[in-house]
Amino acid sequence: MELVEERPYRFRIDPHDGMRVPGVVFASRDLLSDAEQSLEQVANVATLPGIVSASYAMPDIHWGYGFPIGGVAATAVDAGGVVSPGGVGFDISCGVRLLAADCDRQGLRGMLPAIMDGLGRRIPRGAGPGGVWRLSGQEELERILRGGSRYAVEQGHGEERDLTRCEDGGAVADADVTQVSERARERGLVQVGSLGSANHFLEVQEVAEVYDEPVATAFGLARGQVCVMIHCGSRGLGHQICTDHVRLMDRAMNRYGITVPDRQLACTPVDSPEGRAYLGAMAAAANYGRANRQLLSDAARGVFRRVAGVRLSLVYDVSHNLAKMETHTVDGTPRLLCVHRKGATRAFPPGHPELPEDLRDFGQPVLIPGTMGTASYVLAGVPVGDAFHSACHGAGRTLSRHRAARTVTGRELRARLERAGIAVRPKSWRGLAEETPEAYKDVSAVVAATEAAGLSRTVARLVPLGVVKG
DNA sequence: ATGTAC
Repeated sequence: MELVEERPYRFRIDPHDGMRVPGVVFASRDLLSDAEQSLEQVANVATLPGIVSASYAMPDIHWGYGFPIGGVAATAVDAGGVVSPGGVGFDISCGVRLLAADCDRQGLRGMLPAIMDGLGRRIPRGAGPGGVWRLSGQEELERILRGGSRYAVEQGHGEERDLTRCEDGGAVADADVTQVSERARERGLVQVGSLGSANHFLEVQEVAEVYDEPVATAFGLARGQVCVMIHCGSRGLGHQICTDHVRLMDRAMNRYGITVPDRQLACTPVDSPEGRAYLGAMAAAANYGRANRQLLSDAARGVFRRVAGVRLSLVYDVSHNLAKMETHTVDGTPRLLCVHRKGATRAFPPGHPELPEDLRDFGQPVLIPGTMGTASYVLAGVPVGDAFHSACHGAGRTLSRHRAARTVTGRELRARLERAGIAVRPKSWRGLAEETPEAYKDVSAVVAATEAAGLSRTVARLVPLGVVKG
């Protein structure tokens, strides 16, 4: 794949083989050293009907189902633009939530082990069923699919600020529960309030460094402060919805005269029965994901309150696997776009009307979870931005799970982390080993590239004190 | 990511 360096941290793939727009990759050569397959995917995405501006990739790009993870693609609804489940990913509404404690590390004194033990007992994790919330039945599940974290808060599992500081106020209105299959519902019923496995986690962190004092203060963050970061998604429900609708679109594509270079790019027009069906089901999964993170927050709050008398306030909650209808100016004209962000975080600029009032002057918090045992970052959306106001979403995997697990055993890794002062409460040794830091790019380099490319500005760096893993 | 396969 030929990359033209337009300027530092911005590369272009010129249109070829049916690409309707160029590819644009924000990264350093170093970060792209093993990216040939995923760059191929960037080019494939550029062939989709209705795509505008470019097929974008963030610095943490790596290979994914159809679309690369770290990909951003927007299609114009009035130009037959398509929506593709592969552009969102299997874990619909996977995202990150950051809570700030009303104490610093010293304030916890010797209570961290007890907090970690409490979280270890209280936070459901790993594959399969099990969540903190036992639902009364399908009707209550539907209330979650429609109401997201708003419903969870109404039921007493949170506070008003949890909604104002959550993307979309905690819920989107366009969920269509009739497009969520029986199987997806069955899986979803028993997993509300659970982390899942793989790279999902709940971490107790400390703000190690503040790079932008005024913005950090507005976000509610200060050096030394204890935080809780939750990274998880919509579990089996989102996975099943993706599976169901990929199949439907794969069968329907012909009828719309759409051909794609890879079947995993299955798509139909946004403005088609299949497109609307997917977007309605996806919105339901988005609400489920927010409710999931809300209930885990509630559970973590209970542990912090009981063990240490500490309060946790929501800084922000943002998804990095979602397609959203947004209006953006393309070639001087405002257009309604379906913006796919897959492993990419929305990063609205200062002044954006959808930001909560107390954050509006500062830009949207962009939450970047790091690799286990390394740093995580908080960034902020910038006035100009790029890629429809998007940023990276994490470190980006480089080793397969299998290869990662061959480099270290879970027990060895836990001992290493504990020696570094990081408490670990794993569910499975194998799962822990698969998440070893060596399997990922350096999140600091990814964040530096994101800032240097002009996608966001760095606000704070957080380091783990304890990690709860699936 | 995922009851790590239809």
